[in-house]
Amino acid sequence: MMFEALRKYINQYTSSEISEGAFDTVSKSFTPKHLLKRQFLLQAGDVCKYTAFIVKGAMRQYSLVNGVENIVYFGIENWWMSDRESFTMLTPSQFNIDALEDCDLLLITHDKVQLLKESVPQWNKMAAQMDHRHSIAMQKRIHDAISLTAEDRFLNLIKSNPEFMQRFPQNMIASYLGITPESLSRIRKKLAKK
Amino acid sequence: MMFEALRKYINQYTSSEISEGAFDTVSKSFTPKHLLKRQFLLQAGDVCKYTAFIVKGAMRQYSLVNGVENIVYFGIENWWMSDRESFTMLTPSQFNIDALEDCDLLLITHDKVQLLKESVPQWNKMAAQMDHRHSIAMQKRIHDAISLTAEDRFLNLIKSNPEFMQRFPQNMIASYLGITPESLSRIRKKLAKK
DNA sequence: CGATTCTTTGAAAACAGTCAATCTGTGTGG
DNA sequence: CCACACAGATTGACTGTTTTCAAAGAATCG
Repeated sequence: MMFEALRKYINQYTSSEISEGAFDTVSKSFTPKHLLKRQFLLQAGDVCKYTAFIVKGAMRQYSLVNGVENIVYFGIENWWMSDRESFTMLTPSQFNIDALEDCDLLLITHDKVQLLKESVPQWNKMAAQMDHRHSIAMQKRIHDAISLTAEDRFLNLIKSNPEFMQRFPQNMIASYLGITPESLSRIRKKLAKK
Repeated sequence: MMFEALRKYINQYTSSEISEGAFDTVSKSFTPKHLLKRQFLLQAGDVCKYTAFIVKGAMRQYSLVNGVENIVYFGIENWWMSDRESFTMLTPSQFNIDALEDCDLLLITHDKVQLLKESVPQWNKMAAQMDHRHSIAMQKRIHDAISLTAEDRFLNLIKSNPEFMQRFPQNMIASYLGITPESLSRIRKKLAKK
């Protein structure tokens, strides 16, 4: 069942199991949503009204700069998807978020997130840890981006997220790495020779 | 006085002014520290024991990969400096943090941060907002890194942090942008022609 | 099967990196 | 106060990597 994935997720981040009552409050704050492949959760210019918890499926967040897609983020099961800036500031987003596979999602608005932070301590703790982990992960990616060659960034990605290789087409992996699909194809060719 | 900068900072992030008692608890958790230019707050291999609030001065966080410095982060007045990963996980850091100018800092340990989160609601709120803002800023930088040319990244930096230009030498700006000092010099030359 | 999308390959051009030399400005010690 | 050393910035020539554009091969899906 959809909400069980969320319960498991929350329990991972807190020392003690969340109580039935608290979890009830949490789950009431979410709306289930099914997205078909290629459907959008967010389109550039709109405000990101929802943060999605991915129960099943895969998504991406990307900008479109004169015809070129730049993927900043992939999401799979048990990950959160949203444009944090737009979601919290209620400003129009420059990003698109769409489904790369059919998805089962749980959606929550910013208001509800705030309410849960105040009323469910375990949620508050989890949310803080999430932000914290997210910013650590982002910092790693920045370091990779400025200090490693495209080849090393690719090798790092294989190590850290091998599942991405099976799941996403190469042109999207290339976009995520900040290179062209042609370059990635050549890097793979070169690596295969070893 | 050193702590006044911190009080101002906290009040910026909370709707109501922090009480004297609460601020007392906060300020007791910090240790003032003066760092001379070129002195280290953190050296690679060590655990990042402190997060520093910069009252005065400027710092940088960088890795050293076979002789090349890669600056991931600059800090100036009213910014926080620390390797978040090492600081929270208590793992050895791969980064160095040193002073680019003589600095007045306020240092706090991870234990104290946790205590303040539990005992001072305003601190807790501020800390959560800080993390949140930080991860938004990091996401922007990733987007820049993967989707913009070096020239556009440089122009963006001038817009978002013009003070960096006056304050830091060009070779460090180059490192922050992920290019060589020579490349940045040529980019500047090209831009000057317009 | 045909259509579409994804990947690979090739050749040329644009871009960024390396190495070495020169130039500029700053600060220190004689 | 000058001369010198030093760090940072610029320039040139060269090399290497990545992009671009175009075309040809796979793979996938209806």
